[in-house]
Amino acid sequence: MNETIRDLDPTDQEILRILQHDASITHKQLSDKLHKSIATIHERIRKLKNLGYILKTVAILDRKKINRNLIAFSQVLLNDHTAETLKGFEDAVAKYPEVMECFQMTGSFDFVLRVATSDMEAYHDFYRNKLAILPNITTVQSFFVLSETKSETAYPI
Amino acid sequence: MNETIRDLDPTDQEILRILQHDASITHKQLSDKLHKSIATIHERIRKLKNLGYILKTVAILDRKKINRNLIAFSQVLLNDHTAETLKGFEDAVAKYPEVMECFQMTGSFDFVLRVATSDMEAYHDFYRNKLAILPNITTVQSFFVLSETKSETAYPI
DNA sequence: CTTGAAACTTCCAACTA
DNA sequence: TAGTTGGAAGTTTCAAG
Repeated sequence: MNETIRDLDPTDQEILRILQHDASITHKQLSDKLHKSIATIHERIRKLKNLGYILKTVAILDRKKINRNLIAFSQVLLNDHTAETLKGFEDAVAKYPEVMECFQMTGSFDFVLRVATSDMEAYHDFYRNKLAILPNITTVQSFFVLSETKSETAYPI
Repeated sequence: MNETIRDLDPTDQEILRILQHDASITHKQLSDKLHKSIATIHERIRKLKNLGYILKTVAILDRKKINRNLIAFSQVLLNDHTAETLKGFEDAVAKYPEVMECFQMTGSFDFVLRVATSDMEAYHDFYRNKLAILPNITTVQSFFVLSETKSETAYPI
């Protein structure tokens, strides 16, 4: 990046705070809240996108309504840590639609997957036929979410 | 809910698919893609919101740009499982801005937290001064994310 | 589900401090 | 450089068919 590093001023911060919770707010509503002109808000948001602060705007769905009732965390241990093995595993799991997130971890296992399925049977199918059959896997331990008591996409700013 | 259960037709499904990846698309662009009128798209989206499929629309930020470089998973074991203890823990961690998510789990520990901080020092501070001091905690084990190889908010539909 | 039109929003150019 | 204004272009919203 050849860009001047520009710290975010309070207006930028407030815009990010608000858009993280509700990106469907209009520029006019923002301009009223922040006491700036609409054009200023427009320009600030354009900058925040161009500078890479805002990656995208997405709709958050109710997963239970679309039949993703079970969330599992799968802790995976591999039998070696060559670049090929790591890359092979990452690429393979990234292709599975059940896998929402994949993290390489420090500590006593190598990866954690967050897996969303309709129910335990579907998880079992994923586990047996998609995850456990991948090469170089030593162990997989599965943990299931009983309830989600906080679920936030917005970082405090 | 006293609502008729209405299965989503292919147009609704396609709208949800698209909005999960890019909610800033205009109704006109959607109407061109899906070969429906703008008013139809408008009405479909209104319904999907009213029926609770779409919970909200949010901006996704680059966490590294806003100084959340470290993601930790904290596995917590409590010394008892009375309603008071569980509720007390959930309420307490929900208030901490470092805690993005809190899950009650099946298995050998009670909760998993996903914690976002600027660095290891900030995590240590959170761990020592906010998490470990809560009542009824038996153990906390922390695991740190080395790299995020898949990160998806959109469920396949 | 569509059309059509009013109301509203976005976006840009010209300009100011 | 950051901000404003005004207006053209584009989008949303809704009543009627």
